[in-house]
Amino acid sequence: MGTVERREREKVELRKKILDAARALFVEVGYEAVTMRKIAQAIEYSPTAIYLHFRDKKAVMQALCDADFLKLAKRFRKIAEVVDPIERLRQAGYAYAEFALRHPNHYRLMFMTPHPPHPPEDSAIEHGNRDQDAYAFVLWTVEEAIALGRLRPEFDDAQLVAQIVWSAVHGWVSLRMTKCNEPWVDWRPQRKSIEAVIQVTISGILRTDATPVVAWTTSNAPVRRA
Amino acid sequence: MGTVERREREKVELRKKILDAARALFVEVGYEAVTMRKIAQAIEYSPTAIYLHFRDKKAVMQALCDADFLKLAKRFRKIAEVVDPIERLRQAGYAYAEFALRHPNHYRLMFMTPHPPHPPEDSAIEHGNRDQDAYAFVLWTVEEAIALGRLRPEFDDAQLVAQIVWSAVHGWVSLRMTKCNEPWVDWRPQRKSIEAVIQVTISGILRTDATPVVAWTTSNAPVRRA
DNA sequence: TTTTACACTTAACACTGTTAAGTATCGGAG
DNA sequence: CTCCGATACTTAACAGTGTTAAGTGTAAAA
Repeated sequence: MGTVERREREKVELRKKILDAARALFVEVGYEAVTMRKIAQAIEYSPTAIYLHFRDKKAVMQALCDADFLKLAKRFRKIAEVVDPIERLRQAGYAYAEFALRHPNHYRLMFMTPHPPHPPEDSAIEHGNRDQDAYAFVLWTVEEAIALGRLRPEFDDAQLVAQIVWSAVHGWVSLRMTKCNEPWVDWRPQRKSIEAVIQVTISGILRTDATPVVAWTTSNAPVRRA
Repeated sequence: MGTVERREREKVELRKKILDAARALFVEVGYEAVTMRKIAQAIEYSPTAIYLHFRDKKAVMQALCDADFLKLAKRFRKIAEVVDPIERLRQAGYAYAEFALRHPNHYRLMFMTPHPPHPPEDSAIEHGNRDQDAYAFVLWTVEEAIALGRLRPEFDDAQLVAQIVWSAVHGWVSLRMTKCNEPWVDWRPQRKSIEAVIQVTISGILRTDATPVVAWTTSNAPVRRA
């Protein structure tokens, strides 16, 4: 009889219900302000019911993060097709920043709160895999840029360069997120601002005698692999 | 009789005692993990005693932040004497990063956690004053660099450039702080790393035909005002 | 019909920041 | 010396948190 299958189906259904309710709450009020009791109330179960599906509060958030980060990864796979590593870097920067601003709570949890000796097996994201891990993607792209002689000769350390690029975009994103309502900083429009950040960083590492960076965004260069 | 003076003296003494104990705890285990009860236990008073000296837990941290940020401000005043705005920018970047890593909990509270419609009169830091507000300092320096024609012509918006520079250094600092123990990113030595970040950012905004950036750090240029 | 497995709830624990109400101390006034 | 009132502090509690041990009801299996 399919009773065990039905049970299983009901179980994943409730799990999904929890995740949906939790996502709505997290997005609305942020991680700290969401309580297990509120999630429970939203799905009309007791708070303890959640613990039958998730180890703890962090695990609920982790599950949401993973799901959304896989969407980012999907976009990265598209960007991976861009032939020119510099243009690829630029596009990855945009995608990353856009994702972060669309999912500020996830981003905050993953990149702005220090994790204790965090067991990595909890996360579905496979580090080092450039299709899933943003840092690995940048690292790979930088390595290619170095191999192609596109960077200034003093930047021969891919790890270092990747960290610089990541720092710039992450810095912009996180400042934007935490200090967006401060009256004493006159923020420029998002689009223009992140463009400038990426522009500055790329021209800071690029060989000065190379083709101007901007040119690669237009049609004078092969953009995607055949 | 000096009894009222003695009372007053005892009051500031206890206030100091609270701050000292709180600082030690905050530094050791971070803001979240410190409880009012633990601070109270450290000074051998009841938890409520703290509330006679500080409005709430945040106010205790705020007082510590202010005190330490004034030290950073002092260093900024020295750096303000550097004549060349580009070199000034570089030195401010180092000072900022060094400060952040020395006071990670303060930095986290001030630049990595979003403040609700925070009443600014609580803070002793005067925004817009370049001797106290790091952003104002950067803004002023960038304005001077623009006025002197040191930046690429497309970077004529001081706010935008200041935000770029701040993003880069803040990004480096905050990534370093939150992701320093991650096994999947091979961090380079701090000194070398922050140097590279500043180097890239500055050469990304600098006129390409200008004097090489590095030259200004050495003795071929007047460094301090007379 | 009884047993057993399972999903779920109730009630509680050990915390948190914060506060209302009570107490002890001590200088000054009568 | 006695009483008053201000001041500094403590006790006990509130309302909330994440989390868990123990109890309940249901439905399939024996």
